[in-house]
Amino acid sequence: MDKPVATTRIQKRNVSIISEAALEVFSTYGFRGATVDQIAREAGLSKPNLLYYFPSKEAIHSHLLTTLMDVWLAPLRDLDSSGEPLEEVLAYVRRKLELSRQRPRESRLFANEIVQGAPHILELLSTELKDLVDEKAAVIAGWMDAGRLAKAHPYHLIFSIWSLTQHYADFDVQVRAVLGPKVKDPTREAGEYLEVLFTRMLKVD
Amino acid sequence: MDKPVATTRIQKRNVSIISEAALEVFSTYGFRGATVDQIAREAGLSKPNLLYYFPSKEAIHSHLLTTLMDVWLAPLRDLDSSGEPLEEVLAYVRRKLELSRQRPRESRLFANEIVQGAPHILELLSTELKDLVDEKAAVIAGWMDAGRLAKAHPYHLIFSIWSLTQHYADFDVQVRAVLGPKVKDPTREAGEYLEVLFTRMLKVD
DNA sequence: GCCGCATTTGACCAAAAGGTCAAAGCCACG
DNA sequence: CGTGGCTTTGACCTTTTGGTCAAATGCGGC
Repeated sequence: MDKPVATTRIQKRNVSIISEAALEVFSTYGFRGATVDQIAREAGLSKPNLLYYFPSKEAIHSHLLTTLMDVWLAPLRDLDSSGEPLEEVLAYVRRKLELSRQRPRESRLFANEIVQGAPHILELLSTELKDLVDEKAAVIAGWMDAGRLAKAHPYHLIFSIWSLTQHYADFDVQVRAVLGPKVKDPTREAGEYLEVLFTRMLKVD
Repeated sequence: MDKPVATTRIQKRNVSIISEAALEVFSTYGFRGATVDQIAREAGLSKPNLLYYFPSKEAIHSHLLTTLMDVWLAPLRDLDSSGEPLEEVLAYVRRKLELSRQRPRESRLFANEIVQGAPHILELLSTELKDLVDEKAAVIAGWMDAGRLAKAHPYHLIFSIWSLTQHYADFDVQVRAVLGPKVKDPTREAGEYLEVLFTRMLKVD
């Protein structure tokens, strides 16, 4: 389960190559559906070589999940309690949607994990994630109480931002199938739509 | 790939038992992560017995997916073009959320499938699903053009309804982890929140 | 209560999968 | 340029998995 402490140059390079390959494979097939051979092939290494750097399939997966949790949570961390409320929330939405566009594999990695009951990160969810959300939900509630943002359930507001933005990464094939081949960049349209949605939802008239 | 034509009483019963067990297992572990033994155990049948009713693991999965697609799409089908616009959309949201609460396994079955690129139902998505959405999006666009609903991108409006309602089934563990154990029924809160959200989004002042 | 068809199953098979190991190759440093 | 540790790998092992099969069992209609 332990992530290898990469010391030498070669170690750093290979751990990074493996992580990249594993992200590709895990995000596409889920933990159980991914195979070590597949990851090794994707990484251009032999299987025993890969297992020289990580003790097991679980270890790679777990390493990815914990490493990427920060990337995943960064947009919310950056929500600034001293900023202008509506603009802060909209900026959060934009950052999150941008992340969905630029790092859809990370989004799907977590989606796969959570849909299947989050067996490997349940702990993280109810500690690190919960703490962060508690904090930011309080900030948002404060804004609402001060009349600077229309009232709404702060936790569900955050859920709705996750849900709406990640949808475009996690369910990309469905979105594209429905929109048809003419729409080249669904997230552009999505950006406009979400801007409108959260403005109408939160603006105090 | 063919679903068995259940004729006798026993056949009907067993096909139904197997479908139920398969739904349980596939929705929890995804297609690749589920095993035939697991489904057989869940169904209380021996593996060869199970494979007497369905020719392969793929066949069970495919049978489930196509059978449940109708349940899945029913709420949208029921959107009535002759109804009162805002109330119709809100009723759709309610039906969809209710489905998430009552049939979360179906939601996760599709979530697993689509997150992983929808390898088994890509065809269905760009025909049956697309056709239905095209039709209903046109209805909604009509309402907006007539000034009976605030303007917004109709397709993305539908995506947002899917995304927000299914979130409570697909990411249930995350929602519960963040809300903490005191919240017994997240979808109740969610219902109130979504009512507010779509009202503010769509109401013409 | 017997026949024929539907149903069920234990035993089995081949392929895939996670992981191990000893030996070989390679690289940096004295 | 030789040695010691880091890196790589072919061969192998065990378990799991999807699927098969022949034989046994059960059931409904006559």
